[in-house]
Amino acid sequence: MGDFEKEINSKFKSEHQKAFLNIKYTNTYLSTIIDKIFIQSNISSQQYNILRILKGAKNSIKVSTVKKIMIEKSPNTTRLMDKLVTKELIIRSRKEDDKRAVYVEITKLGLDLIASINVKDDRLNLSKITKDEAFELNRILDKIR
Amino acid sequence: MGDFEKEINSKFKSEHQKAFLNIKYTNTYLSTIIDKIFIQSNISSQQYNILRILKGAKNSIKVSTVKKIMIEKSPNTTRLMDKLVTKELIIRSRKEDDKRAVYVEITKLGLDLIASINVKDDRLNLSKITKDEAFELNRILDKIR
DNA sequence: ATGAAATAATTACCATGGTAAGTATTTTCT
DNA sequence: AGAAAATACTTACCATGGTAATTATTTCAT
Repeated sequence: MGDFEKEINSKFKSEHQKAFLNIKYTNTYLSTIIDKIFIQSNISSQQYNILRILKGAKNSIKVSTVKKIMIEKSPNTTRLMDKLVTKELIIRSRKEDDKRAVYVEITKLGLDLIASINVKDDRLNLSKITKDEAFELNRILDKIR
Repeated sequence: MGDFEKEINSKFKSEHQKAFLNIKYTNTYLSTIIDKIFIQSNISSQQYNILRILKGAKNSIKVSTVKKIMIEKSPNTTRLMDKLVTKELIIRSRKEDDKRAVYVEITKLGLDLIASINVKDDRLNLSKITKDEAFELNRILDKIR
């Protein structure tokens, strides 16, 4: 927080330029909070995302499906899953329909871990802004991209 | 762009949650654009930041001063400067006043490189949103942190 | 039917950045 | 004055994630 103010002091040329840096710093700020929440569970937020997707899927689904939902590059998806397999939170398998594809499924241990993480954590919900502000923020960010 | 819409389709629980991811994706989107601009100059945006700070400083300044302005961790500042020294874009030196401190200064080559980069690039200026929107965006992001 | 192209996942390699430990110097405290 | 703490920077080590190349299988086109 204070950190960003320091940077602000070096006077911005415009609101646009300030916004540009503001997005960056807010992202870093939020990531730091998220990481702190997950580090206790011995799992990264990315790994948690995969578990959540697999929980939602019920049955085993293709790695490529998970990859698409996460908007992750393939090599990283593989690596994240390597870690989850090592921790026995997911299992990999193949099917006859397409022998290139790898299917993944969450284990009982994985489901238990998800349940143990309190995602209702206020910090995850940007609780400091109102619903209207969240809506307006989304509208503007959508416009940027 | 389209990528984010895909993710959106997996219906958000709330505007707040959408905003959380939206900040992340917008940051990635902007970083990708920035990186493309700098890759042509054989320099990273972080390295560019250092050069810009040193250009503004005129005389040589302490590494710690640069570090504070950039809000970077010390080891990374050192490494970024290692690269700039190798490319002969900055020079390091010591003074008698405090032998622990390292001073850095931009070279003629460094100044030339800065001049060659067209920072007026519209993409850097979030040109798709109005000034009012940039202002509102800043207000909301400031509230989150 | 079969060689070429596409797809799915992985592996190899590299760049970046973080934490902790290490070195050198300066400041502080008694 | 001199030991202890603080400061400035660097080095060592590690984790993450990106691109390009690789392997295996499937689809496409003629």
